[in-house]
Amino acid sequence: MVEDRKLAVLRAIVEDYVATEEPVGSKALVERHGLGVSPATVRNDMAALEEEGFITQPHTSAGRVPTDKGYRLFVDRLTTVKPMSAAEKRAIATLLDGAVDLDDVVQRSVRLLSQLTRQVAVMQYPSLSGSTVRHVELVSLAPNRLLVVLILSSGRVEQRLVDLDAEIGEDDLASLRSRVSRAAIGERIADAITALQALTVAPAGQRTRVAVLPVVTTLVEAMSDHRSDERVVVGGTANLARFGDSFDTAVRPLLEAIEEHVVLLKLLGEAGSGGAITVRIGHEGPYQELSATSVVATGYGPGEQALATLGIVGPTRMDYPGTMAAVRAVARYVSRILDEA
Amino acid sequence: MVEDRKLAVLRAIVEDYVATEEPVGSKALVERHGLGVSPATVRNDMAALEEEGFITQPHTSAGRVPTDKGYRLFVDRLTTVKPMSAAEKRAIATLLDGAVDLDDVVQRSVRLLSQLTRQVAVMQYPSLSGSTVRHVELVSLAPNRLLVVLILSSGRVEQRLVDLDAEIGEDDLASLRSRVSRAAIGERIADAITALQALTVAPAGQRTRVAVLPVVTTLVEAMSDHRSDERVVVGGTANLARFGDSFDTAVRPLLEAIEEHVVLLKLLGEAGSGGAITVRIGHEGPYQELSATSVVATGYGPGEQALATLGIVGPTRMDYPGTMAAVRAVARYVSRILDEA
DNA sequence: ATTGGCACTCAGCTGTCGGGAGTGCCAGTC
DNA sequence: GACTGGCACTCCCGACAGCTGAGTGCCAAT
Repeated sequence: MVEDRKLAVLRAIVEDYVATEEPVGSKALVERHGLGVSPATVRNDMAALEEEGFITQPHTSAGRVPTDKGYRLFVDRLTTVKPMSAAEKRAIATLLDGAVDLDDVVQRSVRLLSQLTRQVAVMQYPSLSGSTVRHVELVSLAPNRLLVVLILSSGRVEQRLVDLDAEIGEDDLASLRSRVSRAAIGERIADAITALQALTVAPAGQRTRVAVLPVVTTLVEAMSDHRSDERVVVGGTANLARFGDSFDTAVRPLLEAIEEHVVLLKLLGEAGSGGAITVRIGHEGPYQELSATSVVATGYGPGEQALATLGIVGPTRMDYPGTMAAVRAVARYVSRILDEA
Repeated sequence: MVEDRKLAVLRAIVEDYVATEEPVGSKALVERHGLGVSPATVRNDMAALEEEGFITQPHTSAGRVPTDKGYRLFVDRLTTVKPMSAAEKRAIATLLDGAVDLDDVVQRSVRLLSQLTRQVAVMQYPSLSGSTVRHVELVSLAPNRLLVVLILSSGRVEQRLVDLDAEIGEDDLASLRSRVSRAAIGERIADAITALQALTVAPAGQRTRVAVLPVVTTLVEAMSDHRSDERVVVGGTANLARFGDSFDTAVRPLLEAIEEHVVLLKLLGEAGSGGAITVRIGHEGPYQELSATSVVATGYGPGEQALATLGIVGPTRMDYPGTMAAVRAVARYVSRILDEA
């Protein structure tokens, strides 16, 4: 069938171009792939593909190069995400299992992802909003000074110091502690915030009153603190060195984006939940300056819910199937680890 | 005096080369600086300077370029660190004063430093080893599970979970808490470790025994944890884009170094204490691959002691006086903030 | 010690030219 | 109607040559 072959040609062009970095011509194409037709035939197909906007030639008498639209079609219809090899899976598992805390998990994941894909890896910290409160602790450091510790299901631990206007005794502290715990533990962040705020208006023992407001305020602040939501870790910038050729179009804007974590977050976009992998190719992304780069990302988090996003950023010319596989694999393992913790 | 003029010529060459990025010739030199002699004379001096190894020419019939040795002489003898302007000082102060916690201080400092110098800024977290223990807290999360919190004078807070083999009551916990506090609080890390370890051999109440060992082990681990010592924050990588020309000699190796925090730490080197600023030029550094880059660094920390190091990494061709001034200024303000906290 | 003059060197730009890869089109074949 | 071989055409790219200008080293004169 003609249509089928045209797609095969597109696939071949993408694969060859990704591998060689050079515009690929009709002759090389029939040689390297067993297309079973002559170069002339392929040329006709190529002309049609170009007509439809899937490929272009940088200049007359050069080979063809996929356009963003071409990559898009390739990713959507011509790609089966190839599973990772058993050895790779084992490597991922052992590396990530060695992590000691959340920070470490994130660090290792980013490093791993960047090594697997040989691209710049980006990972958002598990966001607060989707997770639940696992534990709240109030510790008296001094008669009028408390340490508030908040442990979330995402593994995140936040601690804040609270200065009180008056002193508070151990007994009152214990009572406050239990009331706060009862209100918040097990709840999702949003619900916990409402429940906690209710405490401030409910009638309270005279003695604990002095502590309720500041403690609740601090907790709510810690819970809704968007600074942690925005925390992003980047790794594998050294991989930028690999495409030193397209320095101005690819490397420079990416370097600038990496500095601005807000930009990175926007780039990662909304987490595709349920194992879906988002691929944004070139101009499809939100930033014009980054029209030479693609993003491959997916959501992750404990229990199938996508608490946050991780992925990679790289040139549009990249090995999409392999990259998608790596991103998916890492996201899965990280999610599993967060599950266990 | 002839020697004096030779030095003036060297200074002029360095300044011009830093400004223009181009080899500087005798004619341009006498024009741009009021040397009051003819180009021919300058040429003689240049020949002498080249003889002595302070400058070199990339090829015959090109202007001169300073060598590492030339920069060295320039930094050692021809530079007075120019103080920052009042406006700059104010900007630094206000920006850093807005920081809410240690993480934030570090983040802001790095960003600030990279903006001031337009180089890649590197900052080591205040190291544990020099600081003292401010507070230790043991929190019971479950009958056989503790949260250990360690607060250091550097502002750093470490928390660890400890699982016990048996349950421990509130009373026993309180007693353990006070014993641990007595041993550690106010001590420098090294001393605290010894004191804590003494607790494990001292006779202890039967009941607390089950908790002493794991708690002390965890604390000691947290204190001597080299991972935190090695924590390094990098900012301003976007500035690498500015020297896109020397991509292979400067940008690529630096990108690789930035990935390896251990390498960065070694690069920063020992903190020059007491306000001294360390300048490592090109090959003087520990890594051959980074022979095209210089490091300007200094120690910082509360109360004049150099707990950690901060500085910048950039091409050997950089504005040393300005950079040194910025590094010194930021280090001072950060130290002051740590003092207050 | 300094200077003006002069011959020399060489990077870098410009223009020219041939080779080669790749294309588009057309006429012929199955 | 789909495929193919042939052919003329386009245009990038590297090599080569010539020129220019900045910069140098050296020397004789002051």
